Amino acid sequence: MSTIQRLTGMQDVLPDDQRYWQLIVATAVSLAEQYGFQRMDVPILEATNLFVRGVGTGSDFFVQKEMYTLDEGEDSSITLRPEFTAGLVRAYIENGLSSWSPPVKLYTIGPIFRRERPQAGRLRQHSQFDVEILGETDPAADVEVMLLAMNLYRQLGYKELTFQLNSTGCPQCKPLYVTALTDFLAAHLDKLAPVDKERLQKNPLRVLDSKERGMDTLLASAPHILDYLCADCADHFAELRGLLDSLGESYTINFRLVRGIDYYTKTVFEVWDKAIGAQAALCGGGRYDGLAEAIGGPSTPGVGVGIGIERIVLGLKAQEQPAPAAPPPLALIAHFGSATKTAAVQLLFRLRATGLPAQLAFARGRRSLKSQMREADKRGVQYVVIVGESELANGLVAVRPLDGREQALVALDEIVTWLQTGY
RNA sequence: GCGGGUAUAGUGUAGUGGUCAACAUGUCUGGUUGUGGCCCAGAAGAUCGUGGGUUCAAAUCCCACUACUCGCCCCA
Repeated sequence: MSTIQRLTGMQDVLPDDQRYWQLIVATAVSLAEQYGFQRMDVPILEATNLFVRGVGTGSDFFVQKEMYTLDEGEDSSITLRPEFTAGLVRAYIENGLSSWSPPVKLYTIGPIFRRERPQAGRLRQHSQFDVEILGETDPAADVEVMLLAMNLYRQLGYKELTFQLNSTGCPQCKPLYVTALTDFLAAHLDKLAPVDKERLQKNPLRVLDSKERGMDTLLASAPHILDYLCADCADHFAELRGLLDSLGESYTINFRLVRGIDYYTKTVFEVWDKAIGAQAALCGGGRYDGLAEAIGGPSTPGVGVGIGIERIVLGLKAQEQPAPAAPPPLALIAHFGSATKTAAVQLLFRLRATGLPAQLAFARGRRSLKSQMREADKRGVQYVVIVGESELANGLVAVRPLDGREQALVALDEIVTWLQTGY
């Protein structure tokens, strides 16, 4: 019989890696709370229509059929969330958070599902730390979200990251740019690869993303979106840049930065780490002032970022940053099988009740003390509490420190304070 | 969806036609009667991914499948 194994693109996070995860999540949560964000969790499953209307059928999630969608009869199609923002905005509307005094600052952490071909840094299930500010158009809100991401990376020890910034305009000005870009590309149709010709038809902005040969030189002379922004978008972008400059934050204006989700307006950005392989994007985000309306709610501006946790783990490993070690248990209780087991187990829970991290050396039958001592060494404990028959008869246990100090006989009544103080 | 690579004990590897498949590490047990780390000794653990083919003989050659992995596309 063949053994059942992990599904393609799925990952088990083993105890060693959990150390990284705990560090990342703890850092992210404390930063978010410090910045005034509140946690809100939303379901992993949502109505498919949420993503149809929110993320848009022009997105790769739909075009490349990347979503895990389950059809449950005629009226019911449900989808494993491929991103966080749509669900959070849905919950914001549904629970009436739009009546809260804006801005509403939310964060969440959880799994995201996309049916792609897995490779280094790309999984079909990955986790994101996601941050959103709803109800606010101020570019300072954009800055908050960006710096939360950047400062998270900094606190985790990252030094060299590239911060890519662009504006994608709004429904007023974006179409003008799309027309200009289309005209430009149409004039150079002979230089376009088949893939890009197809993109030109479906979603001209996508051509900017092209990695086809020769496109770099051609696109260098293509029209820039920043020249086509309407007054509002241009002001917003200028103010955003001014704020970033005033904070001494460096960033690269990348007019070819296009995001795969339809809802973005104005600000778009990504942070890249070249050390983790081909999948360099550590996080991506932007402004989505039309999303709430698109999914049937009141017009609500918003800005947010999705931060990939697995890629941070990859980055920390690439930088050879060791994961913080788990604190070892203070004491291991050794005993000699059934004769002393009851006393050993009672002692175990008495120690735990006082908050001491104690472990029991399991022993069916009479397990040698040597092997229990070896176990203690492997677990890295400071003390071995030896529950022996003769001592027990006198209400005593032996406590052996593993750092070379001498072994002591301690009364059962005093063992807690002994372990707490070390004598 | 399209390409490349890989598949041998828990883990990491060696082994390119020929006795009971090797090494490291990990695990377990011992090294005098109830005391760790180092060291020493021993043990357990692999139908060599699956199925087929070639051959007297296959982990080794061929084919298919599957899985994993890396890359393209795109993204976190």
